[in-house]
Amino acid sequence: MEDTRWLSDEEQRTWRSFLTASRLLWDRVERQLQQGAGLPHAYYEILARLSEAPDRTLRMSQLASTSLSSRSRLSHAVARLEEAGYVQRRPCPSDRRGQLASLTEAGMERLREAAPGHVEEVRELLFDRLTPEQQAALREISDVLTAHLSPQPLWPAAVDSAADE
Amino acid sequence: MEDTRWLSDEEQRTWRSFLTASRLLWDRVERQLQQGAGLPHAYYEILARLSEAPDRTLRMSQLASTSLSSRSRLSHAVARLEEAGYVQRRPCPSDRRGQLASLTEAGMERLREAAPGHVEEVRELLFDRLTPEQQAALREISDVLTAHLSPQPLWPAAVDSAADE
DNA sequence: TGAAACGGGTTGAGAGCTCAACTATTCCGG
DNA sequence: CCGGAATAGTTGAGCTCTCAACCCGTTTCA
Repeated sequence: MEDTRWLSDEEQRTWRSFLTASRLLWDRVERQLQQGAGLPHAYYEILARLSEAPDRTLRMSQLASTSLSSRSRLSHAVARLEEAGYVQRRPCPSDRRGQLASLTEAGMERLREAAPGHVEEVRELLFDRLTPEQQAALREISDVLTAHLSPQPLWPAAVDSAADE
Repeated sequence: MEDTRWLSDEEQRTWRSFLTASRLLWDRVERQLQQGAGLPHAYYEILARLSEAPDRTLRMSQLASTSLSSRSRLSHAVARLEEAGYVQRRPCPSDRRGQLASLTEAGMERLREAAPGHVEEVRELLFDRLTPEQQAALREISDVLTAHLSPQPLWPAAVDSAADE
């Protein structure tokens, strides 16, 4: 319990810098979506994941994991999105405990409207600032970190590319 | 508004990976602090910045910018921290609009208790996973991003996002 | 078959955050 | 000096998120 492995000065600076960058970046992305599309990023992500799913439909638990959400959070969020008419829930036929969530046409439309502004923001704040080498490095670093952080592979596509390290 | 510069597949994967890693990392850090010390990271950061300041005292606006917080958020947070006895506020003598926030001895103690667990978590989740080269790369990337995200070293009211585009 | 354990999902309370509105002070031009 | 703009900080409403408790269906195993 004793003998904390404190951070060196260099590590501190790295941590602070990372913290600052990711927090500021996050805030900007969040604000852009909120003001430009009236959606929190968490909601945007739910719509986006559904839009990519076969039949635009997913089990709640699947949706939770692909959208990096707790079950509880997802439940609240989907309730809101359903009120707004963007998502529809129905019981899962094969497992009566389950629920299927589907993106409605209105939800798809909302997503289409929101996407350009969001993508533009991400491009400006992230990709326009980094060299190709830095982008590759960031990708590798993120993959390494994710591998240890996530209990399972979260998003099905692109898992195959995380071979080496 | 037309001609959105969509992300390439490669860019998408990078963005998703970064998003995933930083979100998961963030959640873990937040949860560790909340459960291990009963403090949200935002509060921890406020205490930490105060502890480093001369006299353990800062103007509210200074504290807001160094702790990456909006004025409003800081105001709420400091109100809570003051109730808890960790921070004390008093009017600023040189500017009667201002407030000075100081870390109390109890607050310092709380920070001392919270720090080891927090640092350990950061080390395990971040530094233990990355090679020295990756750490250096992450630092550089973060610096580049931060430089563009915050107009100056760190200023509070400079949140107007209408700059580019 | 029945009881416990597990898994899927929801709910409500409590807490923090954002946004906009507001007070009070200071700065600045005329 | 006066009046308007800018600055410092607070407040409250509304919303999202977390946590723990809960319900119901499914699986396990004796």
